[in-house]
Amino acid sequence: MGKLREPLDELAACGLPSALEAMGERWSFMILRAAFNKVRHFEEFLETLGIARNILSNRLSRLVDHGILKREHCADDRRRIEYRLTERGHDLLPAMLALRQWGEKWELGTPSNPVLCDERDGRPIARIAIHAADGRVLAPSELTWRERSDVDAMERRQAIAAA
Amino acid sequence: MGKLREPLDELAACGLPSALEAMGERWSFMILRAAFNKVRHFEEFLETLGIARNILSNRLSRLVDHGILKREHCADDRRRIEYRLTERGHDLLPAMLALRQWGEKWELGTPSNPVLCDERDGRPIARIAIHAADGRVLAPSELTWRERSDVDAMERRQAIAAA
DNA sequence: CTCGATAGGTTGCAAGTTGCAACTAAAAAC
DNA sequence: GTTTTTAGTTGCAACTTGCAACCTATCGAG
Repeated sequence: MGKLREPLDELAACGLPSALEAMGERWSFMILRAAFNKVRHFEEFLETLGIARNILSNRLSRLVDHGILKREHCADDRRRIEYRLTERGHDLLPAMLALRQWGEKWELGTPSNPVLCDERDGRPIARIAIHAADGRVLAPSELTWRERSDVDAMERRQAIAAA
Repeated sequence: MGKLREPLDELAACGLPSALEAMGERWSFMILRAAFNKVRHFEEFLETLGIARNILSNRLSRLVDHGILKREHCADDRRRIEYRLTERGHDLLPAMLALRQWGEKWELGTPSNPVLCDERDGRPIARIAIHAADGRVLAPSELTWRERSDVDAMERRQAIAAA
């Protein structure tokens, strides 16, 4: 994997710290996982996860603040609040699956249950991997870090050449 | 996305908690990111990340304990210790990229620097996505959770039919 | 319309974790 | 052998976590 040692001030402009701002707390991924499993209500999260009430309350608010979950009062019973994944929240699925698959492979040693499958043929999804623009799966040795400005310049040149 | 509400006792057998055991701390992903950026030494992590010494010490030990980093004394200067990614550690790259891409898309609004590229053509990698066994990218609506026992039974039936 | 149960919190307090600064130990450089 | 560099450890204050008890709004039964 390529050259390039990133300068210090660039660290701040990385998407990872921003993502961790929202999801870096220890319970956040477990709450998200439950949400993907169609857990919707406070007491239900509480029971499923075995988390403390105050922490759950705090984390749910945080996830709502970051737009990952939305809070909705049920029409039929206004005591009940539904927490549902937003589009932003749904978009965290690949990250969660990649983490889960890593845990299965390296810590658990066995695929866990249930399995996320392709609706069309019922077969389990492929492992989350790194793909090239053309769809090839890339091994670590086929990867290189480049400056965005260089990449942009290259793409502009190619666009002109193609025209 | 499919039916199926997972029973309580299955939660423990999920790869996600195991992965979070290793990577759930707030600094762990940032340390990993630095390691992918070829940061190797204690003082270097310290400076790059702006983390406290004791926390860094603790987290590095933790990552070593979980087999994500390995600790090696330099041959030429035996004060120096090199922290390097193991295979296990390298295998966390998809999870880290997925998280980073999410942060770029939803929190930052702009791709960050540097960009991970395909060595062959220099173009940026594709977004981390969920793929079917045959390689198609799957949208959330094309996904369904299934019991592993059902999936296994189906695959056995198909293997027999194909023979 | 009151009563008990239910849903989703908040508060108080003990224990654990984080972060800063100062100190240490071991190897290298001079 | 004194000083510097590297990779820690220790002490202490501030913040976070987790448990149990309490609070508030709504529901449903009588």
